[in-house]
Amino acid sequence: MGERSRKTKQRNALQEILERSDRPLSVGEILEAASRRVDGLGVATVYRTVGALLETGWIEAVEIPGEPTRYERSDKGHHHHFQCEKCERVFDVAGCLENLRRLAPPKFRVREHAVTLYGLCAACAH
Amino acid sequence: MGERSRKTKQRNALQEILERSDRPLSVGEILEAASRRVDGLGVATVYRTVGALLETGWIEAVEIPGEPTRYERSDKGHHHHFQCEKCERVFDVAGCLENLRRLAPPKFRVREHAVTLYGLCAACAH
DNA sequence: GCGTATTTGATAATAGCGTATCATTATCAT
DNA sequence: ATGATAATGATACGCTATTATCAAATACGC
Repeated sequence: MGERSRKTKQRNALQEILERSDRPLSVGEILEAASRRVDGLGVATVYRTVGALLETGWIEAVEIPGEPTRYERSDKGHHHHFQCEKCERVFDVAGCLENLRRLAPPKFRVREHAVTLYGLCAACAH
Repeated sequence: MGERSRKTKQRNALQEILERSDRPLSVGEILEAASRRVDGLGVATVYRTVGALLETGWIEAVEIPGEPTRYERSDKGHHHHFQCEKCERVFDVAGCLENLRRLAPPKFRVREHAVTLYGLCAACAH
């Protein structure tokens, strides 16, 4: 009856890929990378595993308008993102101007903020 | 044969609502507001008109992850947005920390940026 | 190695937003 | 006023990202 979680090669692969990536990955990217290690890997498994890892807080969602959600390890501290307009990959950008919250109108209570830069990544800038 | 554009009450209404709003509006919000002036107004008309106004550059799209696109007059100058986590409305926030682009890694070419603040608006902060 | 509960993968189903279709209505030059 | 034609509104359709389903495969305590 127990509902114990099992160790599988697909979970290992997904976890390792997320652990090692230095940028947030979409389900598609994760699937592609992991398929090279686990043959016949299905999307459903990626969604399921990502969902589980989200729940434990081991990864976090990175949302960009009009784009599929990306996921990255949640031990990276406060930072923001950059999306390349050519290759569409999303990168981390370190740091943040903390006085952003001051932009809000008076009486507004700011809880968090998101900054996304757009342009060309080092590789695509050519 | 000409393809001349005609003046209709629904277009007038939509245009006036967008003109007068001090915050970006979604198609749903526009429809709701305009329905009070034009009886039986349909969604298709809102989408069509918004599309046309976008093309002329009279309005611009405001995108927030996981949210339907909002639209606002494009004569407002550079600014950013705030979304209330309770009422879900989106507001403009004036100003911007221009050195945001400096956050990007070296070799990255930044073309534009988006800042979104989240929290409670004045009305909802209670 | 066995047995069973968990996991997987193919695919059907859903959800939300936006576009296409088309018969009806309304605008506007004449 | 009239007629050609653009605009409207109801609704069917499409697209993408994600979730549900379920039979087959796998993990793992014994």
